[in-house]
Amino acid sequence: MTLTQLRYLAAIIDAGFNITEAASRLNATQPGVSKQLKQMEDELGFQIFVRRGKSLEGLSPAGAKVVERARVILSETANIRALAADHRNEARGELAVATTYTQARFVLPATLARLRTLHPGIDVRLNPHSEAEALALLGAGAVDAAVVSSPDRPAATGVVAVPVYRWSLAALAPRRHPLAAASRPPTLREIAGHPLVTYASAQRPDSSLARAFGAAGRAPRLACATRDAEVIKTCVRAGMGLGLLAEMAVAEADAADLAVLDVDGLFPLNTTWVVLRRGHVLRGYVHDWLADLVPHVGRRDLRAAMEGGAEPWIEPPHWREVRGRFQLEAEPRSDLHPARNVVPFEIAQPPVRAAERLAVSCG
Amino acid sequence: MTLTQLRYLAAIIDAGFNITEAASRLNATQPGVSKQLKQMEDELGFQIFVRRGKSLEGLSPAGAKVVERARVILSETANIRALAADHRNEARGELAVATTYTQARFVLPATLARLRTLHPGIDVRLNPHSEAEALALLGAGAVDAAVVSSPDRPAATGVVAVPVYRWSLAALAPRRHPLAAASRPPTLREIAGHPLVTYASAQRPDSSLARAFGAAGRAPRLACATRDAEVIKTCVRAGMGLGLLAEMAVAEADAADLAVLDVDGLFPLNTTWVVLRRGHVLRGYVHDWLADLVPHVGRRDLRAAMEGGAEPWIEPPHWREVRGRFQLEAEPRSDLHPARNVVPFEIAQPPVRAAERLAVSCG
DNA sequence: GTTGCTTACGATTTGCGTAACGATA
DNA sequence: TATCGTTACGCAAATCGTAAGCAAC
Repeated sequence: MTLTQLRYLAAIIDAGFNITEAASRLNATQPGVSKQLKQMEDELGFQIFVRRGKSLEGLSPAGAKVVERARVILSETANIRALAADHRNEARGELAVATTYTQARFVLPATLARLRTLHPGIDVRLNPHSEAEALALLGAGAVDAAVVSSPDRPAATGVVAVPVYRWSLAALAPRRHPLAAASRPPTLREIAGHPLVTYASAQRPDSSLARAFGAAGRAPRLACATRDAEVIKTCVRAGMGLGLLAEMAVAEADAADLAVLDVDGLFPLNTTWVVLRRGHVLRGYVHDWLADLVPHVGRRDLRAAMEGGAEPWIEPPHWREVRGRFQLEAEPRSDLHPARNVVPFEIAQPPVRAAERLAVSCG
Repeated sequence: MTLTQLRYLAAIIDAGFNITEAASRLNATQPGVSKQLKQMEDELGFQIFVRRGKSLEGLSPAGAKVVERARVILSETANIRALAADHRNEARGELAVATTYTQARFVLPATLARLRTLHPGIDVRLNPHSEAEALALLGAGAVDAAVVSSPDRPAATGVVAVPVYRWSLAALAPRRHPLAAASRPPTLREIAGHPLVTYASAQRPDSSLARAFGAAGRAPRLACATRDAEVIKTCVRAGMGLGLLAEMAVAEADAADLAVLDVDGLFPLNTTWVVLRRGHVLRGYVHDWLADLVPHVGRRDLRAAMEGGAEPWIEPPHWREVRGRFQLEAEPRSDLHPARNVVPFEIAQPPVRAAERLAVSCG
């Protein structure tokens, strides 16, 4: 058994059980990969893959167990290499972040730009995905961090989730929209009475928008649903309806021709998390980036959480409904952090709201 | 970086930073090992070892981190090999157990003999050590299991401790000893009034013997202290004093010329644990052995505990002093098993006392 | 016919052992 | 001088690429 064989094994699976594709990704030849696989199977004494004819169909039950271990090994070799690169102050490197469109477009560029100023040798890969895809990429070890938004801590195993900031939806309307002309902020019921333009993910029952309207007993009509905030703005300008989008996506320029309605407190806050793989060694520049992104979490605490065997320990702030308005609880719920597992969330310097943060990030 | 290099690296450390010694253990030549180490250090870009002249003195700080990862990798390769050997029904194998003299001599042979009847191809290595040494060997991955005794769960990280049985001390006296002639069982105070022959470990303040006499406000005189139960018996026969030794070490034949005093309840019970390395894959025959040794723990539960990331979950039975006598609590203490971490100890079929167990084991 | 895995063969590289060398105490 | 690690060299084995073969769709 060699590390090469294990690398090839993982590559074959990641290439969808296609040896030819795996070989090309590995910069190796197809017969070479094939032979190494055969050697490994001979040594182990059973087939790792289920075959149909000569093609690979999937993993055998025993093979799946082997692969599980192999991935740990490969992850640790990557860790050793990262440790080494850091120790010799290697200036070159890569930071791969999987995130959503909104973060990639409106939030992360500023902080990643600062990272590149500090470490010019670092190449940043920033790819937008759905939240689930981003977490899957993180789990597979394809990226160093995932930045996702959800009201609760992302449900994934073997990861550390760190809250970055909280944000809410903002409402954009054409200037001559009835709600824009009103003298007071709109209510949820009033908003639900107009066609809406918002994210496609709002159709999911656990989205903050669905929760808010659900609590108010209203089911609004979505005139247009998309993943792209710019498309939402364009549709609003075209008069398709009232736009509901992440407050981070609203720029000064938008206020020039659109009305920004006051919907503060109407919708539950979301939290944006940076999710890291526990046990995955991050290069020093990644820690520098994180120190910029989540200054409210100490570097030492973060390293401890990454290495520790305990449950993820950074407790999310929780929102709840109080008298028809959604509020953040001032303190983390005590039943969620038994003393042995959880270091209480640092609230001396809490995660800031997106609006405040953006002022810092983009200024 | 290759698996060979990592294996060599670990071997060098295990050989006390002596490349020559490591090479001989690895069945390799010294220049070969030396060269692989050099290659690895060249690839990483820094020295793993601190040198004095040419000799290795110890690990560099960065080297220590590398080794930590390397050990995980080596452990996982061993796991893959174990999985494979099991999957192809490999009949040959080895079971290495580190334990104490008493267990190795009086308790484990019966169950290990049954294992060998079931799996004749298995070689058993059974070496007596101190409790600390046994746990150290387990932690280093040198043995599959450690069998140790202590009133509380062994304090070690990354292990699963399973209670096997509870036992107490027995008292042996020459037939004409004053306490042997008494018509009623002796008290602690009476025992403390005579010279004792017992284990050297009884001198430690946390030993069950020291605790019992401490609670009674007595400090007995040890006429002879040894690790070997047979030596204790011989000293008792020689009239050196009253023998206190593990009840498992008392055989029928001893009752022929020595008096076995009734000391039931005078000394706190010890629990014998089988300690396993979490994440370490055990061959099927080891599970068979464990099923025989700890029939009160389900095979599936054990496998889950070995793989799971949670804290060791098998709660020890606790003893406490009640009205001058030591008793077992009927139930595990509720404050010790928060629901998320601990599967309650199965008391439908509780661990039996040593005396009962021996009847089964040796019969 | 196209896709995809296996086998065969030869060039290159790598690993490993023997032997000589060097440094330390 | 003995111990221990490094360097040098040569043989044997493994690796990898090219090319041919073969099965499935």
